Amino acid sequence: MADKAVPDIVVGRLPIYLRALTYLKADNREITSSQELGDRLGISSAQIRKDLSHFGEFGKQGTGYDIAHLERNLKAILHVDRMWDVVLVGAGDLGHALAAYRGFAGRGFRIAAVFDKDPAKIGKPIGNDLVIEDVATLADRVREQGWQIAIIAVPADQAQLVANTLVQAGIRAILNYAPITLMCPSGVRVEQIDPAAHLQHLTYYLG
Amino acid sequence: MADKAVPDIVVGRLPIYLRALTYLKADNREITSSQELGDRLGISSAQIRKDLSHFGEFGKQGTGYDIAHLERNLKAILHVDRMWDVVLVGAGDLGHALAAYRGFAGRGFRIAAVFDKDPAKIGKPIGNDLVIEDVATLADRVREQGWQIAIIAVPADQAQLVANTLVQAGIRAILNYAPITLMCPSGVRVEQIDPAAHLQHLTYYLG
DNA sequence: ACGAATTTGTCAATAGTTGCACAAATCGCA
DNA sequence: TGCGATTTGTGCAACTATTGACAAATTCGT
Repeated sequence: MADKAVPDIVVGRLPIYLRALTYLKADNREITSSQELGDRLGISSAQIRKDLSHFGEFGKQGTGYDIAHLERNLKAILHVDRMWDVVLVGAGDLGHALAAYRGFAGRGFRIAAVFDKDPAKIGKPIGNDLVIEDVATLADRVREQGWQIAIIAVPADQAQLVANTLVQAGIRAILNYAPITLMCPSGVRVEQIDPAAHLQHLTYYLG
Repeated sequence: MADKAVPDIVVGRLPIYLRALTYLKADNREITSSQELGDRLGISSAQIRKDLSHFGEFGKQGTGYDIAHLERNLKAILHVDRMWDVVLVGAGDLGHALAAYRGFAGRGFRIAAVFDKDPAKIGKPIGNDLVIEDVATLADRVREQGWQIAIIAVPADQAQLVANTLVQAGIRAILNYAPITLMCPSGVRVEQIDPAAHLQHLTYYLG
């Protein structure tokens, strides 16, 4: 049963499956099952089988899934069987943390450039081998390099402006850390990370 | 129509509504409508009305919602009509960024303490008026202070261990930045933030 | 070689979520 | 005052997602 339009909620779980497979492989495991994956992820085995079945048949009855094989397939499905350049806007504390984060490389991403508007920061080194660039040059650089993915890590009151610039310059996917809902044209996908919102979700359940 | 067991997906949207209301209030607006909120958040007005209706009747037909009134009610529903102490474990780049983050205070949270296991970091200042403490003392400090919420910002291979310690010490809600699915007993709620997973979700849609 | 034990992929059933549409309430203005 | 324009809260219908159950395929031990 291959693709007719996979639900977004299913797509959102694939990176979690991929992550789990990578850990299993690092543990020198070769075979796993929907049961084992589900137990590790707190998801029912039926859901995992159903999710994967949207993309093909990856398992073997009686045996389970070949970890390396399924990992390779999930990477291809998510298009992370290649390296993506990501442009980071905002070189505050969060921007510095993201620029230095070691977790992106193994999962298909490389911070290609960092921009900020603070003249005191422009020209300063950041991360491992980057230099903070002037946000005034952002649009030109995005166009020139053909970057398609951006991370926004600027204050909330500047996020929409930055997003507009990025979209205008051709960015097609944005990971937004500013605590504001970005308005972007369809065709540009946005994912939002807001730690305070997550914490508030949690406190609902704390009497 | 007040509570019988509100769907978790509805609870997850409340912080977004609250965030939007706070911006409207900062803009000196007094009244809004489900239509306006929906337009700003990319959500249908019907969904906003239905979500809110789980908790009571906050609007006025023909007029809309009093922003300050609804904001107050949402804060009470989410239990952020008070300040919560949050314990942060991990003082790497991300830990430093979270300790310094100015966005928590206005939304009900205060980083109360930061722990790390690196002897070179213990005793060093972090954030505005905190000092990094030894993770060996984490359990005792959590019990002694009665902290209920924790943020985990340690490497993946130590996250489960830290989580176990926290749960043992009485923590009931965890925001986990480590790229691994934590196994916690029911009664402990976990939210996960994994930037690389979000980026992979996005790249699925980039041919 | 055979039977018991696994495990997949999928169909059908259940459960959950969203959107439509409208009565009822309110407002603003002539 | 009275009428048209708004806007809520909700019943219902449409849609989406999850789970249960099982035939078919495979493995493993005897």
